[in-house]
Parts: sequence; structure tokens; C-alpha cells
Amino acid sequence: METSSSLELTISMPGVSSSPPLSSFVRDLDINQVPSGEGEEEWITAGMEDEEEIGGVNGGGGGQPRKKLRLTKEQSRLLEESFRHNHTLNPRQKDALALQLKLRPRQVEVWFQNRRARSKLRQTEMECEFLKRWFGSLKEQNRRLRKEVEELRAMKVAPPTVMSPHSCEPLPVSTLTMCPRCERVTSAAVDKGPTTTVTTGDSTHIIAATLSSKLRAPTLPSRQSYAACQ
DNA sequence: GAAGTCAACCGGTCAG
DNA sequence: CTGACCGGTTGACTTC
Repeated sequence: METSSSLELTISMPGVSSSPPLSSFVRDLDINQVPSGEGEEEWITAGMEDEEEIGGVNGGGGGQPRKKLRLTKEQSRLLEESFRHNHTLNPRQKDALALQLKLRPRQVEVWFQNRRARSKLRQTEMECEFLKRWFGSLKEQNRRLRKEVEELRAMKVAPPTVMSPHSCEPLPVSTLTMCPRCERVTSAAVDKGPTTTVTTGDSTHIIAATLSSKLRAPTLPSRQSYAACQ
């Protein structure tokens, strides 16, 4: 179903299926002509007449059920190639392509409509997938932040346990921050600039990110992966 | 036999 | 009004 660099997608549409209108049924029969020859090419070529004429031949509904038209690999390849070049066709391009593919212009038109729809559907699916992953990471981030808030609250209730390496005094809670390496709450010396280290207990933490900076809106993950698709 | 694929259709919208 | 396009749907055919 996938051809070269272009994208294809399909989706099953759950839900209502109403009985088709009679006119639709009849027209379907008209399009899917019984092949006049034995090969697939012959069969497709058989659809080249005017629609009126075809309708006149088969429109009564008395004919036997016919096979579904399938485009040959070469026809599909050319259509895909054309689609990569341009997602829409002007009437002249349509006619030329139809002539080249031995199809009716209407068939080329329908193919392009369906192809655009598949592209769009695939794009939507990828965006949906992307949003789901983003939601998951947001949930995780939310969980971590809540945990962090709880830790901070606990510290506020109890006396700070972080001792200043300089004065050997307990540090105030307002100077606490998080070590990006081990993600533990620790203390930053305010007068030491954006990157300093503080020793708490048995380990040394890098102090770079403050709590407020961690509370900024999260950035979206890269969409490059599917932006290039289509 | 269920689920998936896809050409073809219909009805609606919109630009020219 | 006409033609192009879109979303939704159908049904023949294929694949699992």
C-alpha cells in the first residue's frame, strides 16, 4: 500500500452504515465495467467511454455483478509520482494524465481526491499520536512536580536539614533548589551565581535550575519526525 | 469470516 | 450556475 516516499494511510470508520441510495448503486455498476478483454489493462481501458454511453449499456441493473477496478502498479506509480509533484490537477493535467494512464479523467480525479484524503487522514493520525505522547510526558512531569511540592512542604514544616557548607548553619527553605543531575531538592547559595555546587549530607549537587524555572510551561517535543512526511 | 484496502459515489460548500 | 474539492460512505476485493 505504501509506495516510495509518499505516505498512505487508512482508517477503519466504525459506525453507521446506511443502505446506499439506488442511484449510487447503479452508478457504481456503470463505472465497473465488465472487461472486454482478458488482461487487467484491457479492463481498465474499457472504462474510457463516455459515462452516458456506459450508463446506457449497463444502467438497467440487469447485468451480472462485476469486479472492482484495480489500478495497475504502473498506473499507481505514475499517479503517485504526479501526486508528489502536485496534490491537485488542473483540467489539462488531468486529461493528459488520464490519456497517459488509459483512464478516464474522472478516474484520475477520484484517485487524487482519495489520495488527498488519505494524506490528510495520515497526518491527523500522526498528530493524534504526537499529542498522546505529549500528554503522557505532561502527566509524568506533573507527577514529579507534585512530588517536589510535597517535599518542599515537608521541609517547610520541619526545620531545614540542609546545612550551609560555609557557616555550618541550616539554610532557609527559600534558597532550596533542585539538582538537575539527581533531581533531588537541595540548597543554592544565592550569592554564588547560576551554577554552583552544594554539599548536602553524602553528596555534592550541581545547582543550576531553580524551582521557578522548572515550573515554566513545558516545551513540545520535536515534531520534525512527521513534519517531513506527506 | 472479520478486518483492511481502495475506487467510486453522494451531498455539501465555495470560488469564479 | 458550474466545476472543483471535501467529508462521509459504500461495496468489491484482498489479507489475515
